Amino acid sequence: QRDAVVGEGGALVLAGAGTGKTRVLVGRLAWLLQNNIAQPRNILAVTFTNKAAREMRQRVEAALNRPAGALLVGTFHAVCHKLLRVHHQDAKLPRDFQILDAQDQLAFVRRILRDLQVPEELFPPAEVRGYINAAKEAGLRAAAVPAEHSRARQMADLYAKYESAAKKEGRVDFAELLLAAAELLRQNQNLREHYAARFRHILVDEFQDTNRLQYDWLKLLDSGDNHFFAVGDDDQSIYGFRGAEPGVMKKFCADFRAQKIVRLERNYRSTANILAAANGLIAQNTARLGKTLQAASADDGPRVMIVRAPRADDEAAAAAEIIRRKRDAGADLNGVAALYRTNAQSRLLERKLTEAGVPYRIYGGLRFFERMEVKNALAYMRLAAGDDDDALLRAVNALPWGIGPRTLDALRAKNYPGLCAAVWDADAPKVAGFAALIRELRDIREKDGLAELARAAVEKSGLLEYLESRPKERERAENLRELAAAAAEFAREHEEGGADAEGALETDAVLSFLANAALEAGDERASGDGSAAAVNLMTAHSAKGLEFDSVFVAGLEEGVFPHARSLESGGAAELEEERRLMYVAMTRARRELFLCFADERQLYGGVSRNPPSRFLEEIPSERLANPEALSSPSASAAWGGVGADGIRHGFEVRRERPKWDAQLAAESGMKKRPASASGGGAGEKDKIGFLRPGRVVMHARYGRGVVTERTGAGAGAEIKVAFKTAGIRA
DNA sequence: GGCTCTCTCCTTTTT
DNA sequence: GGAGAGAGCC
Repeated sequence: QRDAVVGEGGALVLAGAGTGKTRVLVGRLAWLLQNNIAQPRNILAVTFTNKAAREMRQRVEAALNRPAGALLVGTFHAVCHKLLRVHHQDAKLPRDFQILDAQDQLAFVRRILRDLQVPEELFPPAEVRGYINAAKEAGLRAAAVPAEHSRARQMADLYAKYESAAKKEGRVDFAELLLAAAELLRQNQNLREHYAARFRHILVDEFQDTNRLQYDWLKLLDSGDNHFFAVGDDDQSIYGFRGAEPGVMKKFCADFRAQKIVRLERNYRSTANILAAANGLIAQNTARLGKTLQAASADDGPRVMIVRAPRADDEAAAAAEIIRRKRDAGADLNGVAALYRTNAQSRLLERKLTEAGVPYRIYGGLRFFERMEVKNALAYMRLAAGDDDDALLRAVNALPWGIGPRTLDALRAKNYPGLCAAVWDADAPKVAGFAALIRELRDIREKDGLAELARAAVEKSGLLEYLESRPKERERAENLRELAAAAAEFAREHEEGGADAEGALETDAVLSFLANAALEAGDERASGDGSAAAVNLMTAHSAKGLEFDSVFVAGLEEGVFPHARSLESGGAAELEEERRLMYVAMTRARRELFLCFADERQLYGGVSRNPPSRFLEEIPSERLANPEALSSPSASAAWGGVGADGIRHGFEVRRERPKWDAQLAAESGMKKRPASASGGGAGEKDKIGFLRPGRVVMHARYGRGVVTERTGAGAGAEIKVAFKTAGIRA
């Protein structure tokens, strides 16, 4: 750690899980400042999440024992946003440009498709949005996008239309923040030189998650003699699916003149058994820089425990029961986590934890500013801030104004430059009533400012009253009050804080608040009681960066974890990402790790029997407390072992396990079942309809396999099956 | 115009 | 199995 922190030049720090990555970054910042190597305004520290940015600033200030003032710490997006606000003219953006969050962007795409009369079945809005984002994240404008075949050309065309509409209406989506900021620097030599000279030290956290656009943006800040300091772990790169480029770690040293590579391999978190298990697993990946974690602690700790159950609900019950016993033995539930591959898996765990009387909290729901009622109220605020057709549509739909599709079509037919313009001019009483409210909100915004506007958007709009009149909507009503309170708090801070590093750059509290709502959607909403002791339930992705005394990883079956999608292509890249995800999950554990799976589970509404995850077999068996559980498929309920608490856990799952043969027979019976099916064609259809992804099938030659994909329907349908020995077969 | 019923589709997620 | 979207009914 010390080696990484000290030294003026650039560096790449390969920081394994639990090796003190944040400590190094904070140490580095403090070292630069304490030794007067750099002034706060000469440092830029970039993170991927707001939480990480907040934490870093706090810890630096704690280390320095004074405020860090002009030190710029923020997410890529927040920093780019700031840049664009300050230089909105050079960036050719209106002063009051609006940020679209993922939801807003989708609505915007939908509206554009509608206006162009492009049928959504042919061009699903989500796909169009994904295409646009992927292009932007690769740094490409519509004109530069490759379009060899006709669909690609059509997509590029939609992208171009989206681009011009967004420009015209002053909309900036998340990727656009980065792309526009990169273009701003690229096209303004002076600005580029100014910032490259100003930021003598640029630090980047979670470097392995950097996408092409972010990488290019960083490169634009290279003055030729400033210092780049990147921290990351290629083994924890789990965001390839959203554009993170795996190769960036390798390219960094050459591209950013880094003089040294520091490997942090001493792990201060987990016991030796857990680390050896995780090391063994990740060693199966080929594309890595190479790194082996070593335990700092002398204690091997308990071995990794396998929990095998006949069915998924038994698996969940076993985990719940073990956790219950831990709690009864005095363990702190906050130190326990159950991790899974997909959100849907939480349901069973929730049910069984409830039955066992164990409190839990779930991470990963909608965040505060993403909730429907909050977005609705924000729409009224956006309308108060200026014409905004998407906000208008949302506001009108949020309450029974009596303004539906027909009225809207009539308004559109009037050929005003936008819906808003048509609304202000309309004399139909219902529309005029709505327009009057918006005028009133605009008035309040002018005269009374953010806090009052938010209150009016919640109360005068009728939103609060509407929700309060419905007993089921009490929580939503509460959220609206919370929104008004949050706006009041924001207004207060805005007034006090005022100028930031760039001087008074955003004088308008309302615009600032709206931008903030999009950029920082609020803390990840943990359901349930926030303060009381509770087990933590989340996806393996969400768990990155966290640690727990005891970790359960659930659903370790082929097709679940690794996910069937990653097995489809047969390509190694997706599977390696799944393996890294498993590695992340395992390395969250400090002392105890339980790896759970079931022989049978309900998947997509049908029964699936999937073999144990290959990842289990890739763990060195001497690190497992009960490796025999893997090889004995008929074991009734094999798990056991001594917990870190020294208590021998024993838990029997008593259930008659359905026989493999009987199961197959039942399934083949289903194939013939539909009485209405007459003739080969219909029979074929029924058969293939039954072969859904996740399903285990038997093949005469290749043996057992898992259906990974189905295309088409009826007699022409095809399936792909992943076989253990024969690979993927169509 | 608003509510209820049926059909479809199924990772992961930060900004 | 269950959420979200679109169609159909009052």
